[in-house]
Amino acid sequence: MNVTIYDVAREANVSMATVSRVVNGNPNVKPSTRKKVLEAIERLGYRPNAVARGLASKKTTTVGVIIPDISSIFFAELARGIEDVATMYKYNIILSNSDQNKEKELHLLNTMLAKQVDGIVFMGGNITEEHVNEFQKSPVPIVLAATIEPNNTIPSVNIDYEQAAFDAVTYLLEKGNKRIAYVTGPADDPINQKKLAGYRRALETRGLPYDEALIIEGDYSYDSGIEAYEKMAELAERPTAVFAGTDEMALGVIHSAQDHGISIPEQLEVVGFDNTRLATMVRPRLTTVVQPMYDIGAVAMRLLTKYMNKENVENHIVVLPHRIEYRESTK
Amino acid sequence: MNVTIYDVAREANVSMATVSRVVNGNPNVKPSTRKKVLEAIERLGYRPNAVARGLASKKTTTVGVIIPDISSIFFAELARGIEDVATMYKYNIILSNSDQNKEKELHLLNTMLAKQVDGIVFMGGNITEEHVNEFQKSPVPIVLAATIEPNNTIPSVNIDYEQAAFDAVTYLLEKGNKRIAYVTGPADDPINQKKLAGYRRALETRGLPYDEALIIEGDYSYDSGIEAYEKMAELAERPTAVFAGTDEMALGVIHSAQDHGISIPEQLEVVGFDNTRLATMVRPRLTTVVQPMYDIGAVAMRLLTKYMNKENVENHIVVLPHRIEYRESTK
DNA sequence: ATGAAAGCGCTAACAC
DNA sequence: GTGTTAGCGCTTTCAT
Repeated sequence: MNVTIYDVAREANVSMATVSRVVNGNPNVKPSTRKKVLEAIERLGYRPNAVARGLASKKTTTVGVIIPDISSIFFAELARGIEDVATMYKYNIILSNSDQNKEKELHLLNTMLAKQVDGIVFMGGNITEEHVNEFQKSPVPIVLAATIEPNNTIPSVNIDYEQAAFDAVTYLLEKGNKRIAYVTGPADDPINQKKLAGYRRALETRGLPYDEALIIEGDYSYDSGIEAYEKMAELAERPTAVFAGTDEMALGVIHSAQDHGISIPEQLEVVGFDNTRLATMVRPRLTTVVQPMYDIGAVAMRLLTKYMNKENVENHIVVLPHRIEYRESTK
Repeated sequence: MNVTIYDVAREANVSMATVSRVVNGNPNVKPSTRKKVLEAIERLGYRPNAVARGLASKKTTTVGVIIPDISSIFFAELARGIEDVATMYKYNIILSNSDQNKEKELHLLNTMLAKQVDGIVFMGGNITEEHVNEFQKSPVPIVLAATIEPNNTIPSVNIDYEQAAFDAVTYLLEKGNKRIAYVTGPADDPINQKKLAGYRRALETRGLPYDEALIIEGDYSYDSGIEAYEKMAELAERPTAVFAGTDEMALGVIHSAQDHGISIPEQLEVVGFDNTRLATMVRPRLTTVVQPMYDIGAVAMRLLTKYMNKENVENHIVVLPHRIEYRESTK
């Protein structure tokens, strides 16, 4: 049997209530009795049972984190931001992978609510109406991180993907490129749709035609970047530049192009997206759109703490700034 | 107020015990009453409170995971293995970053025990006596993953780092290399000491001298790999091969060498360690020692479930096999 | 400043 | 097969 608050109370000759007060830092305790209690705690090696506390207080100081895949360099960085801020506010994190699978996502949501988390940070791909329904039914606050919900009814933290893509493509356009390929992630992810919209707008702004042959869909992986270049190489009119939806795909494109004897950036300029650590681990180093993953996670968690404290929040939809980091994969 | 087991009992005209039985799949319930209860649950939207359950049953179906840094490509992969197996056995995971900081590690251990986790997977660097003491005091089982405790008193899952390093260096030796640099991670991590021992044994076996100038300490990062090569380049007698303690440092070495006009593998052969996804994201692709990160995590978690179930475990120290993946960074 | 006592929502004997 | 009844270890009024 473990030592309980009751044991401490007896050892210190006070009531459980008093022990509870000193443990919780309640100031209404005479210093001398506080000392007595602290000594008893020390002597007995008492460690408060957070589960009992959670049941009584209806707060667990635990938040749920639903993430597509923690082994992804992108999400891992987000998770770090979330965890750091959680720690800062004395929360722990229950972390689960969803693989962007809707059933898993909804199941995890329920599991976490059953575990009485005080709030949830959700990262996913396609947010359906069913998702939104469940989110709204939740008894605890939920915030989306790097995840878009089209109607903006759920608090979220993102960058402006459309504008970011626009900026990246415009940069390539300014360098004189007329045929720019877009290597995108899965088309069903709203984020990729936004990026595509930005790509199109950039072309339109310059009065250039939109050519579907230049849109190549990958799955975010390095290998799909490799394949993407293979497809480009077969085009009658080859692109002179490519905008990739993620750094990893951009690396695949670069290496595949180099394997074909193409020199970067002379014959092909490449811009990535995210500015993961990969971006500086290639030669030439990758010009890329900076998406502040860590910050998105950190801000999302910070926002969640405000909801959990029932603080007033002015802006439920936060959009963080992005920028382009210029390196040697572009001229 | 949320709906409780008591509400369901009333709604279904049964006792709480019966509701508890159907919720927990106890077979001692007449099918007709089971149905009645299930309907009541459905009607009321009842969701069992895991905290109350945890308090009553003394089991939380939650395990703690203490990890140095989830944003590291290496540990993130381990974490995925842990989480997948945890999910398989219906456990959730409380995940926290320690940054290999002893105080944080010990603090997290206590926090998790306070939260009544059913077990803990610990990943860290230097395991001190104090660590071992705390581990042994723990009321719940603990297993180490990719983490060495010199006396093997705590259950753990690893590969044979000494032998793996030996194999890698021997391979380089067999190719005729006489001067092989070793780019190591921090020397205070026992794992790096094991690798160093393997490096030395390989040299000794061939009767080659051990030259301290060839041991270059990095911090696991790409940049430290870059710097490591800079140092090598200044050596009077330059190495013809390098064995790097991690893939990321190996990439740094390769790129730095290439930036100096050295061609890989003709003028410098490079072997990495871990076989992270980075290994195939360089040109030339990296020959590396395969450390099965995912499996280490998965096996560690599996082992933990056995301890949690009080099953008999024959082997508390598990050593997974390693091998070398041959690619183009070696001749 | 301190204590008494009633829960929090559930499980687990034990009885019937 | 089902119900009764203690707890599990803590927080939180409410008194004093």
